[in-house]
Amino acid sequence: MKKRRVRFAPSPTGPLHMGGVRTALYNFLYAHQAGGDFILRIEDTDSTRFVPGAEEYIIEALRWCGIYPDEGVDAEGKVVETPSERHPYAPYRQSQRRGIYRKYAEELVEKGCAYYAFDTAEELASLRAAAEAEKRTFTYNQATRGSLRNSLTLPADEVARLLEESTAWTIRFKTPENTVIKMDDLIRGHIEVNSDTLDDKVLWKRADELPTYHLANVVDDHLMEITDVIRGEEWLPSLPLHYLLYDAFGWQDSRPNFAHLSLLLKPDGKGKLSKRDGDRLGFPVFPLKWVNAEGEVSRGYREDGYYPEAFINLLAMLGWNPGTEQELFSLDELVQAFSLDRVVKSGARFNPDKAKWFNQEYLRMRPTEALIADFRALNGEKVAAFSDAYIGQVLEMMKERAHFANELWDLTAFFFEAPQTYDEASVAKFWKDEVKEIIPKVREAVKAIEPFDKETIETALHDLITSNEWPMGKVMNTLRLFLVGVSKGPGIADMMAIFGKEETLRRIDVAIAKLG
RNA sequence: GGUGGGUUCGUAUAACGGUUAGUACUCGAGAUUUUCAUUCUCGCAAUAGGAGUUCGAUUCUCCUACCCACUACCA
Repeated sequence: MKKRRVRFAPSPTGPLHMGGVRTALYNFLYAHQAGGDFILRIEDTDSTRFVPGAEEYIIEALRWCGIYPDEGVDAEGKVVETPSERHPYAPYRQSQRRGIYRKYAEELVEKGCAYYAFDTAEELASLRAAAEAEKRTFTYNQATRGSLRNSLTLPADEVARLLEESTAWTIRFKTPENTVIKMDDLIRGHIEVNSDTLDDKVLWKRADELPTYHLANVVDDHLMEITDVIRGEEWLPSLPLHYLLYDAFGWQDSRPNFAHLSLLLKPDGKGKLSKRDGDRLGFPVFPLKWVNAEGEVSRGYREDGYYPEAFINLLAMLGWNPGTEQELFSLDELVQAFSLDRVVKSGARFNPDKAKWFNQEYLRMRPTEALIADFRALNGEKVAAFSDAYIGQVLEMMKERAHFANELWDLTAFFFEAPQTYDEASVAKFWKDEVKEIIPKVREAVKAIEPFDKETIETALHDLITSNEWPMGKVMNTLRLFLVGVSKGPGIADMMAIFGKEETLRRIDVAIAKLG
C-alpha cells in the first residue's frame, strides 16, 4: 500500500491561530498513525499579504507543540529550498515554486478548461458594485463570461496582442455547465453540488506571475503526491472546484482524500473564535506571543504558562473524542488513538475553564525534578539559595493548588521568605489575651520536640493542647498566622517540618515581638 | 440574496433504531480538615420545533427555525 503523505499548508499572513494548530495536529496524527509522513508547506502566493515573521512563527509554534514535520522543514526549522533525500519535493515554499505553475494553467487553457481574462480589477469592482445596487451578486461564470473581455469573446489577434502588451490579465477556470459534482469527505460523507452555482475562479495572475490558492494547492498536492488533505471548513465551498481541477488535469485517479474540519467557535455568543475574544475573556488564542507591526501584543499559550503537552491535548479534544472516557493523552497516545471518523462535524466552542483544567492535570503529573526546574526558571534569585530537596518538598505539597507553574510562587512564597505582615482580620480573630499567654508555652514545647519531623510535631502539638485543655482552633490558627502571615496553607506540622526548628522558632519570636 | 455545512445538559462530548440519555469541565450541597486547597459523596442541567418511516426514533427522511462558512486577481 502507498505510504500516506499528509500536508499542513498554512499561509504566512499572520500568527498561526489555535484553530490552525489543531488542523496541523490532526494532520500530524493522521499521517503518523498510518506510518506516513507529515509535510509542512508554506502557501505564500499572495504577495500583498506577506507578514514578516509569520512563517518563522508558524514553524516555531509547531515545534513548541512537538509537531515536527517529516518533510518540508529541516531540523533547524527552516523551509528547505532545494531537493534532498529527506526533502525530495523541495522547495516547500510556494513563492519559490512560482516557475512551475504557469505551464499548468496554460495546459488547462489548451485543453479548453480555462481561458484568458482581460477584465481589470476596476472593471470587475464596478460590475460588482452595480450588481449590489440592484441587490444582486455579480458572478464571473457561465452566464456572464460571454459578455466579458476574455479569450472566449475576443478575436484571436486581439487576445494575442493583449497577452503580449498587458500585464493585467489572468487565467480563469472555465467551469463546466450544469454538471453535478459528486464529492466525498472523510468527515462529512457524500456531498453533491451543481457546477452552475460555482464561479470561474482565477487560477493564475500575470501581474505577479503567481497562481492563486486553488491552482497552487492542487498542483502542489499532485506534485508532492499528497494522499490526504485535512483542512478547515472554510475550504469546503471550494472543494467542487478542486475536484473539477483534478478532472481537468486528468489526475482524478491520484486525487487525495479530503476531510474538512469544523471551526473553533468563541466561548460565548455567536461566531468563530477570534483574537478579540481572547482579549475580552482573558485567554490566549495563539500558541505563542505575537507582536504585530503596530506593536499590538497578543498573548500566547506558551507565555501564559501552558505546557505544550496540555495545549495539544486540549486542542485534540476540541472536535475529536476517543470513544472512551479517557481525556488525557500524550502525543504518542493521540497518534495511536486518533481517527477521522471520530471527528465531530459541528463547530466546537472553546471553553477556557476546561483548558485550564488540562494544564492543571499536566502540572500534577509533572515529575518533581521538572517542576523544580520550572520553578527555578520562573523565580531565579528569590529561590537560588534553596536546595532542590527543599524546593521539591515545598512543590510536592503545594502543586495541587495550582493550574500553572507561574502560580506556584504566590502559593509558596512563605516557604522562602518569612512573613513581613500579618493578615489583620486573622490577628483580630485569634490574637486574644488568652492565646497570648499560651503561645510562649507552645513555643517552649516546640523547642523540645525531637526529632523535628511531621508526625512527631503533630502528636506533640496535639497532646500539648488537649492535655492543657487549650482552644485547639485558636492556638493552631495563631501558629499558622505566625508562620505564614495569613489564615491559609498546608498543615501546621507539615510546614514546621519543612521550615526546620530554628526557622519555626524564629518566626514565632518575630511575630510575638511585632504584635506584642 | 445564493450555495454548502451544522444543531444532545451552560461548555466539550457519548449513546452508530430499544439506556432511568452516560462522562468531563463549570456551578451548588455535604463529608473530611486547626485554616485554605486537595480528596470523597451527592446534586443541578440536554436530544431546536414540526411532520413522516417504524412495534419503537437522539439516531433514518422531509419541512421550518437558528448558527456557521463561502460567495476576491485572499488564503
